[in-house]
Amino acid sequence: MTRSTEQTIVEAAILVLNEDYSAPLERVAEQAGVTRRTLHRYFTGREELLACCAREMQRSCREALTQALASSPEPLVQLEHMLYAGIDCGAKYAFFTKLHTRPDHQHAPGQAADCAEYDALQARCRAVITRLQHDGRISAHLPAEWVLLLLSGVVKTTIDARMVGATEPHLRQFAWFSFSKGIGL
Amino acid sequence: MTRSTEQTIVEAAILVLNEDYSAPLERVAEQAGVTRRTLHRYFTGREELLACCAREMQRSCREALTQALASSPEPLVQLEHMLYAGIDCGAKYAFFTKLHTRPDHQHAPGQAADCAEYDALQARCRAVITRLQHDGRISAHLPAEWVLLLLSGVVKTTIDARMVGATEPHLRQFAWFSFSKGIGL
DNA sequence: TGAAGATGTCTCAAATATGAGACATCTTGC
DNA sequence: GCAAGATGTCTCATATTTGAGACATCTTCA
Repeated sequence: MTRSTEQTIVEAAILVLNEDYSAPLERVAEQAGVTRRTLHRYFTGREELLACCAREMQRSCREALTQALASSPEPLVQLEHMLYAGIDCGAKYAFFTKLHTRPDHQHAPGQAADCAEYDALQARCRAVITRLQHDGRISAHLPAEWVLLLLSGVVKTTIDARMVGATEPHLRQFAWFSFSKGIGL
Repeated sequence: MTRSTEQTIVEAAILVLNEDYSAPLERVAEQAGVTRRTLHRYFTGREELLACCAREMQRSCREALTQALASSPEPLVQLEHMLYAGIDCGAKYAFFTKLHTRPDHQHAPGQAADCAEYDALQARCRAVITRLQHDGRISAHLPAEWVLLLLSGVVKTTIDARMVGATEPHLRQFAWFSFSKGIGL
């Protein structure tokens, strides 16, 4: 199962490097339940590992978001599912947005496409929000930027709550309650 | 101005290490506008620097929270000022809570007191929340834990928004709007 | 069973991070 | 202008991290 080990390492890397970006790769291998030597067999170095993480996060977030948007023509339902999509992606979502909002985020050659897709995903989210605002369903005095950031914030809060040990089915309800009310629904 | 340089380094360390916990100290020195050599004159190593950061974050958060609670006998006003206190502390608040909620957070000798104070501050916040819930001012179906986490989350969101470049006076209004509605006010 | 593929162990060289000594230089208050 | 204190520069030794070769072991499937 070559594919599985590589995938395990990438998942581990996303978890660890999201918490501690410069953590030694030993820590990633540990989290993956693998030797550092094995990690290096799959990834030449941190750069390559990070690139694979970026691709995986992008793939996962794109898929989850696409499903959320396809779940209903009703933007309010779409918004709710967007929130759940972020929660389900967990660290992948958190790390993905973190990487693309860092102040030192430089567009290295080959990463430009990634950034373009990030922007595209962001745009699709914004469209849902502005439409709701236009229809007067949610508060229009909040900038769409703030609503997007709040969405991320509530997702991260939900992840935190899960780590502290909160019961799962209620978490989504709390998250949607707080987010929807928080944007003036 | 011996005091000032030390303080500058600590502030820089809080900013940098909050973003990237294992970042090389060179990065901290850079942020402080100082040489690595100078940093090492004030702090023997990462441990000591982190301990000073912890003390500074604790001091700053304690002071801000205390002022917030003293601002009014009305718990709703206290809550609003608690939010603003977190926003004003910025990275100090974010890093402070991060350090004390990490899963690998072990109580080294000498840090037990810090954790006790963190718990004490947390308890004071929780008291305000439970009182509001008891009085039926905010939604009682949300656990106080969730409300506390949401408070942190909105503070972090506000910090993110500020970094992206949002206009300051509105930010607080957005933050309080989203947080207060989000807890069912 | 046994050959192929995957992983662990041991080892090592290179790169990077850390901590500090020695001394020059740069403020600052007198 | 100068003495004291603070900081920068250059340098070095040590520690940690990184990347990979060589080989043993372990799994698995025909």
